This record gives sequence, C-alpha cells and structure tokens, in this order.
Amino acid sequence: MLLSQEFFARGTIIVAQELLGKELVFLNNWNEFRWIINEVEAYTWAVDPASHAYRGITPRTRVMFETYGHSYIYFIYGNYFCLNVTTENIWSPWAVLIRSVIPLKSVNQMILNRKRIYDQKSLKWLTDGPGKLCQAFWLTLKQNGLLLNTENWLYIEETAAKEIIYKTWPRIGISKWQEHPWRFWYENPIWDISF
DNA sequence: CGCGGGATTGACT
DNA sequence: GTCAATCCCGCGT
Repeated sequence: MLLSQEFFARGTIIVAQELLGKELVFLNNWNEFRWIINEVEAYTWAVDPASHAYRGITPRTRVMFETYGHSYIYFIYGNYFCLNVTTENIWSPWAVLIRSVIPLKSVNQMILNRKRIYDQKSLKWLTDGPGKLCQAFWLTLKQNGLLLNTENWLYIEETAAKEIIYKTWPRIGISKWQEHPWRFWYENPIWDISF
C-alpha cells in the first residue's frame, strides 16, 4: 500500500525511523525496481549546518523548501547522486536521506547499472550506500522534485514488516553537527529473502 | 581487512 | 576558487 503524503507531513525524526523496513519502488519503461529501506539519516533546518537547507533557499535546495513527500536528489563528488524524501511541511526544509537499501526486484538490472561484479554472497554490497543505490536504480536529477506516487513511478510502500528494531548513530560524511544521532538503521534486515 | 588518497563536477562564496 | 550528505582501488599489515 502506497505511503500517503501525510506520512511525510510529520516530524522528520519519526519519519526517518518509520521509513526503515518500507519498500522503495521505482519504475521505468523496462524495469520495476524494488528495495527494502534499511538505513536513513535525518536532516533538519535552521540549526543544522550539515543540511543543504541551512544556508537558505537556492536552486538546488528549492524542493526541500517548497514540498513535503517529494524526492530531493542532488549531485555530489563529481560522480554520484543521493536520494532524499522531503518532510514536515511547505517552507519547512527538512528531509531524510536514504543511505542503504536491500535489493528485492530487478536485481540483475541493478547489477548491470552498477557495472561491477556481484555474486549471491556479495549482493549485500550492491546498494549499501547513497551513491550506490542511485546508480543501481538509475536515479538522476531527472527524478528530482517528484511527488512520491504511482503516477511518477517513484514511491514508497507499506510492508508486512513490524516491530522494526533500529539503532542510531551520528551521521556519516559530514564535518559539522556530528554529535546528533540522526542516522538510523534497521537492526535485523532479512538477508535471506529470495532474490 | 583496515586505512589513505584520488577522481570528478556542480553549487555556492 | 573551494568544498562536498561518496566510492573504489591499492597498499601495508
């Protein structure tokens, strides 16, 4: 079942925690990609210098200011894209970064997109990073600013998973505001799902 | 297996 | 001109 826009219209920390175990879906003309979200980070505003929104509205950060329940995708380090979902409300530029997912469907196409060798045992390395998962999904700036619904071919679904146990840790790859434990990961992801 | 450094380009100062 | 919410490879242990 599709997560409604109202799911994202809540506190960013709780949205981040509850995204764990949900199913991320992306469709294109050839493939239906599906993953289980197993690691996220929350980015807040005004007091959080690690957030892109900290310095105010720019062409890049516009989506975070103007939407909630939409995708925010940015380009980084000259090579990679990272996927976020916007939260809270309009003019509340908070977001959750999707850091890692577990591949569920169209895995062979993901491997082709990543252009690296994976066998059954190394599949857990296929999409365990924010840049890697966008590469596996073939997500680029074309998918920036989309409302997360079936019409836009990018959305998140409820799953049967319950009692998600998560752990927290300071966020990764940032130089400021590191002390906040706003990175959350799914403690017991099911790795023996059938690919 | 852990660490160090290079690649590479858009966004912002 | 500088920096960056990353990834990968190679080297040393």
